[in-house]
Amino acid sequence: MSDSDDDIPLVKRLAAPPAKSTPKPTPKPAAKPAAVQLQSKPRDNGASKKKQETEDEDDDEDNEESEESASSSESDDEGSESDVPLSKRRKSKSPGAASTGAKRKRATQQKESAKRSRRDPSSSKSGQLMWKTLRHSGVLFPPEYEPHGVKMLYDGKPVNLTPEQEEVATMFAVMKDTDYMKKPVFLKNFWEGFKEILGKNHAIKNLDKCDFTPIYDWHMAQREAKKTMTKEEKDRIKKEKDEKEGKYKVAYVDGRCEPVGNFRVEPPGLFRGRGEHPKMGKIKRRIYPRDITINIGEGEAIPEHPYPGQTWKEIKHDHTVTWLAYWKDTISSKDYKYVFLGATSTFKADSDLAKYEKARKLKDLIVDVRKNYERDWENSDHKKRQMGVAMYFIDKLALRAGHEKDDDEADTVGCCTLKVENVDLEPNNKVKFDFLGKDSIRYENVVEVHPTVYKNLERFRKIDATGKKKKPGDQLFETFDAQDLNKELKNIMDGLSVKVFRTYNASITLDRLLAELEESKMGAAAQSVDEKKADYDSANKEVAILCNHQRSVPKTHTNQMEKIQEKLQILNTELKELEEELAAVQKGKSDGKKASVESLLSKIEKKKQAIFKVELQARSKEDLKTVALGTSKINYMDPRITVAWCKRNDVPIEKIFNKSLLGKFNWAMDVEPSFRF
DNA sequence: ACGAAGACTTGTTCGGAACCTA
DNA sequence: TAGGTTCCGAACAAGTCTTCGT
Repeated sequence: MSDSDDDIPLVKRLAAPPAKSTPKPTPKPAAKPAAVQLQSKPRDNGASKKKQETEDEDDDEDNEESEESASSSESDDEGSESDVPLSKRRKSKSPGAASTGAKRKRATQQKESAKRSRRDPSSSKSGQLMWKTLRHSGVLFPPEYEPHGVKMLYDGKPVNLTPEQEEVATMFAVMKDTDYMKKPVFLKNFWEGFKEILGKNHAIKNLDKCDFTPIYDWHMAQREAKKTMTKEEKDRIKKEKDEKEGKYKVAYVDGRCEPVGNFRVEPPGLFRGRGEHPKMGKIKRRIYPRDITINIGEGEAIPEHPYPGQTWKEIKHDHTVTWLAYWKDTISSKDYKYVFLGATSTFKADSDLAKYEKARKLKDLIVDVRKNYERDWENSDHKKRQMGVAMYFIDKLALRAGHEKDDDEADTVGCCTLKVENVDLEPNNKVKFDFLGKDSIRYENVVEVHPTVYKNLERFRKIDATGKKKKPGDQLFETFDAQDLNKELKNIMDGLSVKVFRTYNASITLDRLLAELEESKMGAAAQSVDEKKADYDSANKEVAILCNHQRSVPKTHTNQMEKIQEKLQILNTELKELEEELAAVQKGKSDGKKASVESLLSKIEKKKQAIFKVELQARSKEDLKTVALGTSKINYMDPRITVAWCKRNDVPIEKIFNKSLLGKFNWAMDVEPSFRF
């Protein structure tokens, strides 16, 4: 096995960002082989250079603001330590003295994890303690429902509703112009819930005869009214809100002041599932203190709540977890809603770093990993062969693991749950994937695979391990599931799981593309910062495509494109006019109007540049209309790659990371410019 | 061994603020 | 200065993966 040709990395699917779940038989031009993809080298065995920088990259005295987000307004409780916060935790580094060669690398890694040690979720399986002291104010409840008294119509006539009934009717009414209104499942689920709230003998017997427009109109009017508020009013309201919320925004962990992520209890509403979710339209009922479990340090004040007579469901003092509160989801009894600390918190930063370090560890093993699964393609054991092929997809295409799902969830798949019908074979070892993945986002891709994989797939699609014939809806890989696969991965590397491959592939791709870009621009004319940013974005885009991060086409897209075209048209005619004018002046060799010629020329030049710019804008807008760059930036691309690149290329990091990203990635800011993933 | 519980990450969308531009 | 974009953060749904209980 292991023909060299298949450590060719990840296909780049430059072409073809597909539409969302709209099934459509696009005969997309297959993968665009494009220039890029050769060099399978820099990525693999990075054994060469790499980290000597780990040294400081890790002793980040990170931490961030949070101070100001802390309610400066209120002295949140005497808390003496409110001023202790931010500052170095994590004592100094271990003494340098790295040994030599491979050994040294090892050592560095260990040092890292040692430093991270406690309070790092991912390296802290099971009973690890995450905190010593924990203090916070609990959660903020949404306001109680205030009846508006607007009557909906039934059979053309106004009906009286109790506040509870009206509340639910209003939830529905305000969704008037969403697509949910066209979905039978949504309507059915809503009606069932509504019916129940109405009670047996209610005049309303049938959703079809309901007319919610009066409520809808009222709602829209409210919205308008809000818009026309004066500045002062708005400011006042905002101030009041901030005051009320201030104390919930921070928590104190081991004395440190840390931001809380989502301290608000979710308000009641209609469940908006993605894709064809069987539960869409169900009523998500109001959550009360009696539903909520609080996790807080022993001896700390128990958070208050505005419901006299009620108590929290439970008060816990669990030091092994990072959540502050949770409640059971009312839509799906097996789901939980948690209140966690924010993205800039120590908990999150630590685990973020750990995530990327794990992916880098995989990088050092990837050659062997590939050899292994390639070998498995020819294993006599059917299961081994299937696993080998699955691993190939996960590695090459960055697919998600794909766990089993219940019938009461949207029918989506990942690698391990692919069905026969999701994978079509085409000539020349081409495989066409077409399935709905997470969030029911469609994954559509045609990839050339290794011939052995192709052969295996032919069989996996036809018959199962026992030789029984398969149907289109059957599992492609019937011999194992995501858990089995992860178990296998544990044998290769501690903590390795399927998702690490996605992180690894995204990061290594960014790293490689940026390096290639830099190389290709060597000696070329200096680029402006904007041009460099465009380069970065193009690399970002490839990663996003690899991970299939899509977004729906903005509603105004077509409109805007038209506008741009118009603009372009105008610019072009203006250019033409200028050129004609120039020609005329030149021909008429008019009265020594030299100056005029010159100024015309410069005008023409300017016009051309303007046109170029608009064209570029148009192209990139069209290009990115279905690609979401943000997700990979936030979750997959090691920020140290970006920071180092910025340093090397004199691009201010603020050009690439917005404020919240800067906060989130504070831990990566002082990486060496030479950092490579 | 296996399914359910539990906890944490990843993902898209939405609404408001900031920013442009005519 | 209104009106439209773009940018961002909040919201919350939907994944992943480990642990727990039987």
